[in-house]
Amino acid sequence: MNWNEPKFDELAKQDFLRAEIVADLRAGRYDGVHTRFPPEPNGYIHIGNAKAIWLNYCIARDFGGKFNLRFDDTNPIKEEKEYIDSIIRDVAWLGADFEDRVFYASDYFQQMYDFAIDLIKKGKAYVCELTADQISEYRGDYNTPGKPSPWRDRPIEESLDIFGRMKNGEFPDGSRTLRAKIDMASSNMNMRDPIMYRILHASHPHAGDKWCIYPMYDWAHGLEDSIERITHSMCSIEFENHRPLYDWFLIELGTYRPRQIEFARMNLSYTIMSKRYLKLLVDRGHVTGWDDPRMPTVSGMRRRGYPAAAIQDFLSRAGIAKKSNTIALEVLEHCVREDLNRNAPRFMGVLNPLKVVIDNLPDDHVDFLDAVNNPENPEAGTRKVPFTRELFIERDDFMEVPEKKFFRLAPGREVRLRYAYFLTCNSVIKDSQGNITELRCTVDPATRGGNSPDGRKVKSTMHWVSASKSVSAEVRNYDKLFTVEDPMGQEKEFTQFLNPESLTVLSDCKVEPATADLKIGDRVQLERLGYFCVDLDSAPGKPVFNRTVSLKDSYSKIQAKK
RNA sequence: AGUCCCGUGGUGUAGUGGUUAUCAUAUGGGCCUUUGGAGCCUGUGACGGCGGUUCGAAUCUGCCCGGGACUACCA
Repeated sequence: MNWNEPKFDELAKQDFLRAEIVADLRAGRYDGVHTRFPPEPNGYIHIGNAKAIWLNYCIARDFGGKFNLRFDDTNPIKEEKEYIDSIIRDVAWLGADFEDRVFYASDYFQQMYDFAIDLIKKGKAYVCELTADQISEYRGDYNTPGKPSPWRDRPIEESLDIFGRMKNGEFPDGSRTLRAKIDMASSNMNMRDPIMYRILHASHPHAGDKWCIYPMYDWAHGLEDSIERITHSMCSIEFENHRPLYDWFLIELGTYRPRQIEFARMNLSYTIMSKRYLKLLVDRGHVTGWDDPRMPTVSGMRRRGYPAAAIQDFLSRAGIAKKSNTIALEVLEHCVREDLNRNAPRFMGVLNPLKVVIDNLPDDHVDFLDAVNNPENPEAGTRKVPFTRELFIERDDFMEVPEKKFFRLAPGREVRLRYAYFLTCNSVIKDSQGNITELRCTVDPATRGGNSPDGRKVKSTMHWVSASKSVSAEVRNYDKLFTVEDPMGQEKEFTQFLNPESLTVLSDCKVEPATADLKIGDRVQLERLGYFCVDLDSAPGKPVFNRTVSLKDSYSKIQAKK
């Protein structure tokens, strides 16, 4: 590959990561680009992880390189098969193509073990018998240098022997560790004789019961990248201070050395981006699971109805930099709306039905009207929508005493029923409590299809559904998971800011019959309401729709200002 | 408190010595409309501060201020 081609100048301009990579390639430090996403299978991946995935994948793709999915599965206590499966599924769904390259750090445990032996033989690692508390105490703090472990200078043969016996399961958990012998006075805490192995008699979700010593992340991570011949190891900034340690290990071992470059992780407003706390929401039942449509997880967003392409677009717009950032949720929603506006077929559905009786139509009247499936895409064609004497309209679309700027139906007012007729409300029927139960209306037969031959205009077009020829549905309206932009940056605990209105279930909604053909996961627009996705809880004849995102609504904005 | 990293409209970004400082989103106004959607036009809005170098600084430099990361046998 000729890295001097102009197209690489263009890539270098995209962001500082690509700029560094182009520089490396042109300097001959690497022959190509091979990246990776290294999740720990201790939870489902979220939109913050998705950024790392997308960036690593796109960079590899842009440079004609490869992208690996590799599980950083070095702590069996927190890891589960369910998480492994979900991550593989979610990364693939996102569109980051790892082909057949799914790897496991646990498959490298033997190589790592052998490397550790090398280090002990070189006098660069030793078995330490301090307790966890003692190790912490000996480490010192930011202002105080640490002091050496009494085991630091034990004979190499002794360390070799004990390390082997650690591996053979001769010692209890926590009784011994293998430590690198580096510098207890380093200003970088990571260099104060970091632990390489701990004893853990635990079954591993991928490696089974083969091991009872497990490598620490700092020891394993750089080796994994090295073993896979990763060229550029892009990670978030908290690993900046770990880079000298990874380099130290690789230099001491004399093995292949990838280049690590750090970028800032992404935060999203009105949610949290921590697997640990997302797990807490799941465990405490604040949400229904990792794939709850309110969760910022990839699984949650998929179930919510966010298209992968919209998420990719969002991730690309978020940019790459080193300063801590919180991107507005509105940007994500904008990307989702933009995609769905182009691609989602339209239907009519009524969330809060209000009965309308058309007095100038016979009881058995049925008329099939033509409706456009997607005004943004003529190729989507048209469909027939049944029109009958009794209809449902949206309760919010009627006001007995209309306020200023309310253009919809009111007594004596004429509006258009989408794709149907001009409709005039003549009277309001109420029950004994004074609740409106029904509207008596008439239709102008000359306006069939929605236009008046006399050129008469109406201020509003409303959606509707036939009372007898509609399908009952459940609609789950979702809103922000939290009430504040930064739930973690508050005085009180973050769960105090969970939005009690993040989910509203409407069980008596009516949707037009053409929705019967929809399958789980299908995304549609219910006209004037928003975009919806058919949930997996749907049953035959009883669909469940998740509201993906509402349509932008300038009327509600006017109202909100009051 | 120590080490490291980072400061451009509300938010996220572009910019690498000379531009009316980019784009997106959000937001105000208008047009259009058989979705109060979409689309179109348009307005408001930023270089953290103070010095230095230079004819000229968002860009180089010094100090200050502000923000973030780091003291797990977690990753």
